[in-house]
Amino acid sequence: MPPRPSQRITIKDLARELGMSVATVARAFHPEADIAVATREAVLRLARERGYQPDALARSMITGRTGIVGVLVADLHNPFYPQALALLTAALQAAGFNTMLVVAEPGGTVDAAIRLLLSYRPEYAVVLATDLTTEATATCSAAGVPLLFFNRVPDAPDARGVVCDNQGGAAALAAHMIAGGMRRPGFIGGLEGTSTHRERRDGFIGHCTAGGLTVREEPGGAFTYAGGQDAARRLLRGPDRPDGLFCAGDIMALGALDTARHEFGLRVPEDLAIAGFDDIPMAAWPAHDLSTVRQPLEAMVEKTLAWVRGRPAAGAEAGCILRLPGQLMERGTTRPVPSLPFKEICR
Amino acid sequence: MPPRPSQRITIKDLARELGMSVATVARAFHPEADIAVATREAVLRLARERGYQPDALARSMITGRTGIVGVLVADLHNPFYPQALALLTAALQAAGFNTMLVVAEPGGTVDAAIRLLLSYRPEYAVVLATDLTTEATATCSAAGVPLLFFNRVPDAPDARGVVCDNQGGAAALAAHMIAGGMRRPGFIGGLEGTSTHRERRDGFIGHCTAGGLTVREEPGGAFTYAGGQDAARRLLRGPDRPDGLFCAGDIMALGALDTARHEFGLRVPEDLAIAGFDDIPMAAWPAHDLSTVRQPLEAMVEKTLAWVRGRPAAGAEAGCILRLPGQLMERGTTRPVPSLPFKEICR
DNA sequence: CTGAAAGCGCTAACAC
DNA sequence: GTGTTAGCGCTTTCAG
Repeated sequence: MPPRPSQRITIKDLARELGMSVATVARAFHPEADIAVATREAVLRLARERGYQPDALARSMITGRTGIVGVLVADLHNPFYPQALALLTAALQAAGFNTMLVVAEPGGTVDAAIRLLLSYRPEYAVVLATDLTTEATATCSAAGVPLLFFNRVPDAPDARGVVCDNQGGAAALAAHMIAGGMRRPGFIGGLEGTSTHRERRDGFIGHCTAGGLTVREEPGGAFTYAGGQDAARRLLRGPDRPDGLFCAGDIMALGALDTARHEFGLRVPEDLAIAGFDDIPMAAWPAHDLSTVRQPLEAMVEKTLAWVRGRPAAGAEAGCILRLPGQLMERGTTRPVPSLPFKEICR
Repeated sequence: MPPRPSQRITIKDLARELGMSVATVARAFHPEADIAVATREAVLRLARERGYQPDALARSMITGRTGIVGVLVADLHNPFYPQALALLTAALQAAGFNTMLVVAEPGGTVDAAIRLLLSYRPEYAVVLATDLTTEATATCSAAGVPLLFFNRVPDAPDARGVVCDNQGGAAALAAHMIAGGMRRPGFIGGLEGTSTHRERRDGFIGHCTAGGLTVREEPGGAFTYAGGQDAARRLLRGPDRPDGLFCAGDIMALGALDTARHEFGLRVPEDLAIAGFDDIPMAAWPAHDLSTVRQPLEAMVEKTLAWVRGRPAAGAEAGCILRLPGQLMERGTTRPVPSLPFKEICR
C-alpha cells in the first residue's frame, strides 16, 4: 500500500500535469460539455490514475445542487422504519443522491440536528416518521427545502406525502376478522395525533360500527412493543374481554399477542384474534404468525424517488398526497374465513 | 449571470443590511473570535430574524472540516444494526456531526456509493457491518479518510475497531450451558470470514472442547433469521441431535428457536437449549425469551465518538482495537444452573 | 474546442 | 475590534 497522499488532489493538479486549463479538465467530467474525445480520455485516464474525484462541496456551491437528501427518522426501534430506511437509502444512492440521516430520539435535540442538516443545503427532506413535531418540519420548509412525508399525511399545506391506504387496509382487516367470527372487537391505538393512528382507527372502527359492532378502544401511547403489552393488559383483564384485537401497528400487535398468550394464557386465535398493520419481518415468524396488512414499501419508495428526482417542480403540484393500497396478509392469529374471498368484501 | 440561485440569504446580505464587513459578521458566529459584544449581538439578532445560518458547504471548503461522518451499513435487516445506528447517529449529531448513510444492500452498488460519499470529504467513516468488502474500505483509506470498524475486527492495518469481547462472551455462554447440563453442543455459524463469526465460534467451541465435549458445527450462511432456520433443520433432523445450540447471532438463534419448536415440536430448553449473541430487542420478548450475550452498545458508541472527535490523532494510535466485555443474559431458552458451583457439577 | 476570468459563501491572514 | 484581501475547488460565461 502506497503512503497515504497528504493532500487531496484537485482539478488544478490535473490541469498542471496535463498542461491544460482547469476549465478543460472540468469539462471532461460533464457528459454534455463540448470537449474533444481525446482530451476527455486523457483527463479521465489521469484522474483514475491519481484517484481524483471532483469535490462535491465545491461543485454544490456553484450548481446549487448538493445531491444531499435529508432523511429524518424518529423511531428506528419500530422495525418498520429500518426496513423503509434501507430501501429508501438504497434507492437514493442508486440515483446518485446521498442520504443525510437525522434521528429524533426522544429527549434528543432534533431541532439542532435539523438546523445542522439544513446548513448542508439538502435538496429534499424525507420525513420517515409518524410523529415529528410540526415545528421541526416547519424549519425545513422555511428554509425552502421541499418536504416529503413517508408513511404520514403531511400537516404542512405545501408538503407531499406518500402513505399506505391505512383506512382501507384497516377496514379490510375488520371485514376479515368479522367474517372469522369476531363479535367483540377491540382496538389498540398508536401514538395519538398521528395520521397512521387516526386513519387505521377510523378504518377499523368505522367498518365494525357499520356492521353493528361496538369497539372497545384502548390507547397504546406509542408504536412500541411495550405499548402493545400494556394496552393489552388493560383490555384483557376485565370481564367481557374482546374476542378480536386490532392494533395500530405490528410492533404493538406483537406485544399484545405475547401478553395474551403468556400472561393471560389465551389461545390465539381461538379465544382471541389479533391483527396488526405494516407487515414487519417479525410478523411472519412462526412464533408470531401475525395477520396484518403489508405496506407497499417498494412502491412507496419508488414514488418518493420520483419526487426527489423531479425536484424542479417543487411547489408546483405541492400539497399532493399519494395513497397506495396495502395487502391483507391472512396468517395464523386470525380465524380463517369460511369461503368468501376478502376481495369481495373489501371496498 | 447565473440563473438566480436561491433566495437563501447569505453573510453578505447581513453585512450589507448591518453596514458591516462580511468578516465582522462572520466573526459573530465564532465564539473564540475577537469581536465587540454589542456587534455580535446585533449580528445574531438579525441572523435569527432573517433565519440566516452559515453555509456548511462553504465553511467546510476552507476549514477542511466538513462535520460529515460516513456510516456504512450492510445489513439493516439484522435488528442489531438499526439499534446501533440509532445510538450512533444520535451521539454523532449531539456532538455536531452529520451522518451520511451508505447502505450496502446485496447486489447494490456499494463502490459507487462510497465514492459518492468520499466526494463530500467525510472526516471519518464508520463501518457498521461485519461483511463489507475489503475493497470498499480500502477505497476510504486510500482517500485518506480514517476508518473505524464497529462490531468488527478491522482487516486494514491502519484502522481502528470497537468490538464486543465475542470470544469471552461465547465462552461464558458455553460455561452457562454446560452447567445447565448440555452434553451434546451444537453451533450454528454466521457469515463465514467475519470476525464476529470466528471469535464467537472459537469462544464457544474452545470452551466446550476444553470441557471434553465435541461440538457439532453447522454453517448458517449469513446472519439472518432464515439462515438460522435452515441450519437448525439440518442439525435437528438427524439422529443424535444436539441438546444445546449456540448461534452466532440472535437473529439466527430466533430462527433456530422457532424451527425447533414449531417444526420439530421440541421443548426449549428441556429438549434443547438455545442461545444467541447480541441481545436484540426481540430476544427479550416473552415469545422468545432468548438467553444471549448483550453487546455493550452504549459503551461502544461512546468509544466511537471519542475517536471521531479526536480525529487529529489519525494514524497515531492506529491499528488499535478495543474489546469491551458483554453481559450474559440468562433467560428462558437455557436451563437454569443449579445452585452448586460449576466445578462441583463437573466431577 | 479551449482558456481566461469571475465568482459560489465563507474563513483566515494580515493591516488599520 | 474591524475592514481588506486572498483564496478553498470547482463551474460557467465569454472570448478566441
